[in-house]
Parts: sequence; C-alpha cells; structure tokens
Amino acid sequence: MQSQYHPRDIEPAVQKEWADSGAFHAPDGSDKPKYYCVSMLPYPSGKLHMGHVRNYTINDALYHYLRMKGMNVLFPMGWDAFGLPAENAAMANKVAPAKWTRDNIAYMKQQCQAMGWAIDWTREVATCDPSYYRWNQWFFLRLWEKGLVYKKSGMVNWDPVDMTVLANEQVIDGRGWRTGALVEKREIPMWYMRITDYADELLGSLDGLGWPEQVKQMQRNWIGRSEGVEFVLPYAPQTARRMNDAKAGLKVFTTRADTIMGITFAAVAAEHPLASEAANGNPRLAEFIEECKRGGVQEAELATMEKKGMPTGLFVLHPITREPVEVWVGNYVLMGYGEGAVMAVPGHDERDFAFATKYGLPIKQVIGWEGTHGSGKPYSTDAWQPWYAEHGINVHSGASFPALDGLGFGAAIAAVVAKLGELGIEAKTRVTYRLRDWGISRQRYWGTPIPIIQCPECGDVGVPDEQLPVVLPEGLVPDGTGSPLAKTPSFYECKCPKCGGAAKRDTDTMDTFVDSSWYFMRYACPDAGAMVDERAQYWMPLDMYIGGIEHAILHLLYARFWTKAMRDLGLVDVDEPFTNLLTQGMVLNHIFSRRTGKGGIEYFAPDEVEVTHDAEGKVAGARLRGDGSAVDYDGIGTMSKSKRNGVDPQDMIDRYGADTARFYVMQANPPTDTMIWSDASVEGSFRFLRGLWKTVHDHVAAGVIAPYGSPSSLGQGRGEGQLSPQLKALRLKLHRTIEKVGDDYGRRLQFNTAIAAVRELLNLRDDLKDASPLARAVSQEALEGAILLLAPIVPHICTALWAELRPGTKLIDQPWPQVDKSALVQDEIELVVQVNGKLRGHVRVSSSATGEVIEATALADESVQKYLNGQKPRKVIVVPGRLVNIVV
RNA sequence: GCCGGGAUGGCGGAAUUGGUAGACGCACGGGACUCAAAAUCCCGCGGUGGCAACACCAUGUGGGUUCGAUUCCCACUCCCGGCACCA
Repeated sequence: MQSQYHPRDIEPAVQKEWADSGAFHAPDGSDKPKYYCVSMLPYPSGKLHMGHVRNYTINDALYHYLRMKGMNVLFPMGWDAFGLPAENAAMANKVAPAKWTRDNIAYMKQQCQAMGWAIDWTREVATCDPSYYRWNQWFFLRLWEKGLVYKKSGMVNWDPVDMTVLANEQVIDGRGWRTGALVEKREIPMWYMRITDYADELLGSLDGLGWPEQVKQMQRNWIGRSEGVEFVLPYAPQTARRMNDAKAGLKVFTTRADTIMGITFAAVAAEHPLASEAANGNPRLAEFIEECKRGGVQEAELATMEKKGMPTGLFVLHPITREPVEVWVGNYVLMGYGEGAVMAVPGHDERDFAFATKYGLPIKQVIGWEGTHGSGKPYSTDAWQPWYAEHGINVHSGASFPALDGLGFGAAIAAVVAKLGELGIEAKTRVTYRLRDWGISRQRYWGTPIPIIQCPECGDVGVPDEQLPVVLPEGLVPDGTGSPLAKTPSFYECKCPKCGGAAKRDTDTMDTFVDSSWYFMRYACPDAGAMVDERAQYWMPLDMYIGGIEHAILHLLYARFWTKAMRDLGLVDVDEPFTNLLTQGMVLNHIFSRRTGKGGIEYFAPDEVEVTHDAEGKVAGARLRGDGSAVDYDGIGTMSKSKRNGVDPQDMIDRYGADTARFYVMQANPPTDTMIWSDASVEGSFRFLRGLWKTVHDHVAAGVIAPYGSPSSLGQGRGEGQLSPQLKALRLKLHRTIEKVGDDYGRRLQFNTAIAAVRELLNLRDDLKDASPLARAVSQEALEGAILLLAPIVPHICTALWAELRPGTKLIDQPWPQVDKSALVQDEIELVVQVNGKLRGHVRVSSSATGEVIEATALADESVQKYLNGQKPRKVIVVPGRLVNIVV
C-alpha cells in the first residue's frame, strides 16, 4: 500500500473501474425496490459551479447510501440546454448558440465524470436535441386539442430602440440593458397553458407530499385561492352613453363584499376600456395613461412604485345606495388580475386608504371590532392601523341597508349577495386564484419552436404529427434586435397543412420551463419512439428531487401541472412527480463592483480584492490587490458569471482531488442552508482525508485482521465482558455512529453532522494504544465501519482503502453496516443535575435505575447539598436518561 | 410592496420531541520535533471577575410562557430567496 495519499492517482483509476463495469447503470426493473433520485438539471453555462457540486454530491451520497441499503437506485443527468444565456454569448462572441451550448455540455460532462458522481450516462438528455423537443411540440398540440392551450394577448417589456422584447432580467432600473432606452409595456398575442384549470388539484395534493413545509406554503400562497363575490357597478347614465352600453356596468371582484357600504370610489387599470374611453377628449388623462404604460412588467417594480391615479370624470352607481361613485385610473390596478377594476373601500383596505388619503377622497368606516376582538381597536381616518382590514361586525351601513348592521363577516357577505339579487344586480360568489395561466410564447431564437402555422385562410393550424419535429435552424447568430426566426424566411415560409395555401410559421419559441417540466420522465426512456413509455411508469414518481430553493415556486409548479396534464392524457399514471423534495440552499459569495464612467458597472472577483472591515467586523469596503484603488462592496449574492463572484470547482479538483471538493461541501453545513463561500477550510478537508489514509496505512502495515464480531474473529465465542472498558467504549461509539449516520443520511438528510460523528469515532480509535490482537480486531471493525460510513461522501478514497482492509473484496459491493445491538448496552449512565434549571453537577446511576433512586442519588450529591443549604426542595423533576432538576 | 426563510464564539457550524449552549472542524496562540522550514504531534481557545475553586453574563433586539427556552408565543431590526420573460 502506498504510504502517501495521492488522489490524482486513485481517482481516475477508481472512475475507470466504475465505467468499465457499468457500475452505475440502473436496470429498468429489478427484484430490489427502486429509488429514483434526481437533481435539477443544470443549465450548460460553461463550467460547473459550486451550486452544482453541492447539488450532485448530495444526490450522489444518497445514491450510494440507498444502493448500500439494497435498492435499485437511478441517478441520471441531462442538460437544460435552451435559454437566454446562449443567445447573449452568441452576440458577444459571434458564435451560434448551438455550438456554444454543445461545447459547454461536453466540458461540463467531463467535469461531472471527474467528480466521480454515480451518474447513469446511458440516459443523458439534452433539451435542445430535436429528439427531445419534438415531444414538447407534440404535447403542446395535444393540450391545444383539449382546450388547455389558447391564445390571448399578453404584456411584455418592449425596448423601443432595439425594437425587441426584453426579459425581466434585461431591464435594469427601467431601461433596456443594451440600449439604455426607457422600457415600455406592450401587448402582443401569446400562447397560454390553462394551469388555472388545475389550481384546485395543485393546491389540494400538496398536503400529501413529503416536501419541506415552507415550500408547500409558498406554493399555496402563490396559487392564492380566495372566495369572493363578483358583481357589477352599474354605469351612471352619462357613462352608459359613453361606453355605448346602457345595461352593462363595471365588473368587479372582491373578497370583502361585507365592506360594500364603504365604497367611496372605483379604480381601473390604465389598459381598461373605460379608461381609454375617458381619455377621449381628456389630454391630461391620456397623458397619465401613457405614463402608466411606461416601465416594465415586473411585479416587484409595480408593487413598490408610488401609487398614482387620476379621475376619469366618469361615474358608476353604488349598487345599493345608487349614489354616484367616481371611477379613477390607478397605476396599482393590474389588467391581468381579475377584471382590471376594483371597488375601492379605503376604510378597510390599506392600498385604497393610502390612495384616498393622497387624493382627498372620502374614507368611511363600516366595520367595527368592539365585542369581537376586545377593546383597544379604535378607528380614525387620520392614520391606517393594521386591524382596519380585519374581519369584524358591520356598522354605519346607512339608511339604504340598515339590516346589514351587526352582522359578522360570513353573514354580511350572504346578506349583501341577497340584497344585490333583490335589486336586480347579478352577484355571484366565485372562487378566484392569484395563479395566472402560463404564458409560454417567447420572442426568442434558442428554444423549442411553437408548432403552429398561421394561415390567412384557416387561421392557426397545428403542425401535423408526422411533420414533427419543427426543427430549429441551428446556424443563426442573434444580434439583439427582434427575433432571429422572424427574420429567416426559410424557417417561417410554409404551406398550410389544411388548405395547402401559402402560410407562415409561428416564429416564437417556448418558455424553457416547458423543457424542464418533464425531462425527468424522459430519463427513464431516452430512446422511446413516443413521449414516454412503460419504463417511465417503472421509475416515476421521483423518490427524491434535489435542487435549489430558488425553484420552489415556478419550476416545481409547472412540472406538477405538466405531470397532471400528462396523466390526464393517459401518458403516465402518477398524480405528482416528486414524492420527496430536498431544496438545497444557495451558494453565495461576496460581490465587489465599481461604477464606470459611462454609467456601466464593472465587477471584481473576491480574490482580486483586499477587504477592509469596520469596528463591528463587518465588511466595509475593499481595495483592488493590483493597484490599491477602492472598490464598492455590494454585499452577498448568488454566484454568477456576470458578477464575477463564482468559484470554479476545477481548481479544487486539480489541487486536492474530487474527494476533497465533495467532502468540503458536505461537511460545511446542512444542505438546506445558504452557504457563504469561504475557501479557508478546504485545506482542512484535505488534511482529514490524508489523515484517514495514514490511519488505515498504519493499521494495514501491522497486518489486516478479521474484524471483531465477524465469524472468524477473535471475539467470536467470547463474552463482551472480556473487552477492556476502553474497547467496549470504542465499540459503543462505533455502533452508535452507524445508527446516527444512517439516520442522518436516510431521514435527516444532514451530512455535516454525519461527518462530525465519524470524525469523533476516528478520534476515539486514534486514542487506542492497545496493540493486542483483540484490540486490533476492534480497531479493524471500527476502521471498516468508518470507511463504509464515509463511502457515500468520498467514494474514491474509500474504494482504495477498502481494498487494503479487505483484500479481494470491492467497496461497491458492500452493504450498509449492521448495528450490533449488544454493543449499545450500557451498565451505567451519567445524568445532569440542575438546581433551579442551572447545571450544578453530574451523577452516575445504573441504566435501570427508577425515578426514586435517581432522585435520591441526585439529592445526596455534594454539589446539590451545597445549594440546598439544609432546605427541602420544593419540587424535583426527573427526565429519564437525561437530567434531574431540583427546584429550591 | 407581497410570500417564504435565516441570525448561536474570530469563522463554518452542533444541540433531532422544551432538558448539559458552543459537538466536530477552520483560524489563532503556546509548546514538542527540526540546523531551519514545511509536515506532524501535544496543550489552550465565548465574555467579565478571580491565583484558583468558582461566580456571573451570553444564542440578532425588546417583552412573554415554563421548574427549565437557541427551541414555543408577541413585537421589532438586519440579511437571503422568489415575485410569473435568468434558470
């Protein structure tokens, strides 16, 4: 055996052995139970980053652990290969996105192999391959046939200089990232998927999932089911004339119909037809509506901007009092939500209150809380208080509806609905969702072409199945203006499949969330001649899905919807794709930047700067190592190429080997926690592995021996009593550690504590100076155990060390170690003694001692006597196996 | 702004169901070995007071519940993620 640890020799050799034997190929059927363990597929951005290393090492550790536990485990890998960064790279380097993407995939695949992850590469999928995306197209057409796909207009960010649609990411401070032009909202026709048809099921079936509660809560809130009332505010006569419809009115939806008597105005979105009509002949209003259309479409931007409004001069009637109510245009009313119009009750809605205060509109209290929520909830129109929005008892309803006074929330709503009915105003209780239908059209090149042909005669016609896939031409290089496909006649010119006349293909591509909504099913059958086949039925659903917390809502929700839609088309027989979910925390790093002269921004890598700290030890600023010039500290954020704060795992592999990189990310903190990068302790991880190598080397140098407890061991047939207390303690530690590490890997999914436990075990073994055959047999047992427990984290070194400890056997064939229950038995245990909840001493008692005996022992303890000072204790609390608390 | 999460020594973290706060590491300090350095090994390492035994304080801030709170409740501060076209 080599006396030194040389990962550069070991790792490639072990990897070759795995590859040659097809060790990680999972058959599509087995006597063993299946375990399907998938990580979110990477975007091939160029190189692996630390987030990937973390993600796939977690997946790999679970793979090895469950394989050792006797399961047929599958760990597949693929590439989320369509998307915006490829187009950006293409513009920057004048390379076609296809080439850039495929080169990146090749490089990153080799990096995955160097990390030694147990990936079944026979199932690799890249979403940019026509053999994959043809099924996006095929499925799109099936959903269209079922009415689950439809076309309507949608709002996008528009760059008026480049004449192109911008992604939210490309809008910086309200301006286009390349042109600096002020971004505008623009309505264009887009294809939508009816995810809202599945809203109730998406909500209901969350309950049974083995997901983190916080993620389920985020999804529940995102879907945002609410029950409310939809009704019409009748137009005042003059408004009815202007809107050219005497009978109609302004349709609104509210979850607070109980506050209807508090309506003092109504508000509509800038895009609402009533706003457009009111703007005719009102230049100031027209200007305001134009102003509302400026800016982008991001919700965070809309929700934080100053609430502004302007009266339209048009009135609707309060449905009960028949008093005129003025309609305002408000920039906070969104056309996409509900009806694009709201009844405003400033007395009991915080946004309406702020708006009314700003524009001097009346505020009316119609809900009170005395007697229901206790006192101390006064009402004043001077300032908003949080309880104004709480449910309560109706008050001040007025002469037209006195019966409403005194009713509570539910009864009041019922009364309002009944009253509106009596007055001949249609009012329906309705369930609405915050969730909106999924717009999938993108005016971009590097994505799945939408399989629709626009015929001047026949309208939108689906591409016939036999003409699929609609292949994306791969040689194009985008230039940032408009959509490349829309400028490529050879792509869009075609014949109508229905009438044979000249027609035009849809030049939009699909949202890349489509690609990632079902790839995990394609892994099961990457060569299938259909979207999926029966092999998907064997592997689905995923037993564990691992990925970043940043995907908690959108990706996971779309994939759940897609799976349910596939089920309803009879393609797969599962209700939910991901039985269990592990959301890993992000890997973050410090960000340093400097504004350049032209208003741009320049980023610096953390290793290029020297950080300065303030008095509290927080980072205050930094200087460039090169010339000492000051740079700004921008705080901590996601590792990204653009911010230059990423860490390339390749350096670590080159210097220390893959096992050190794997060990480092797993020992640092729990997988669900955010990890702020620090390379300070990477060295320590390497030292541990080097020490482990030396420990096994020294043991093997003295000769391997059958481990204690095995049939041929010295310990066989001898009683436990013959072990010295030290050897007994070591065996106790070993078997406790086996229990703990199994629990950490299998149930807790917490690897840092498992590693700490194995370190403790090895530290205890190192203290052993006894070189007798019996001691060496216990030592052998402990070392074998430690190697098996670490194997899921650092499989290369463990494979090499196992071959030394057990010549002729292979680590990959070993099962998870068994806990020897007899090693766990203890005669005596130590208990903590507290006086008034403070630690004052320890007592040793028999492990079978009763509460009375424990109490007596504790009271007799010297340190307790000191605090008792002759008094009788008021109370004694005995927690079996843990502590005694004496209250004086 | 809204939704979800987090905060524990100089640093990463541990404490799994309300029961010994700081496991296990990193960094640092002292010592051994060495001509010297590296590597390795040994010791120390939350704060204050004390020669020490020990005492008191301490888990972002302020309150509360409890024999006992890092853990539960209320209010707040700061940070992170998401907000529908980054993936």
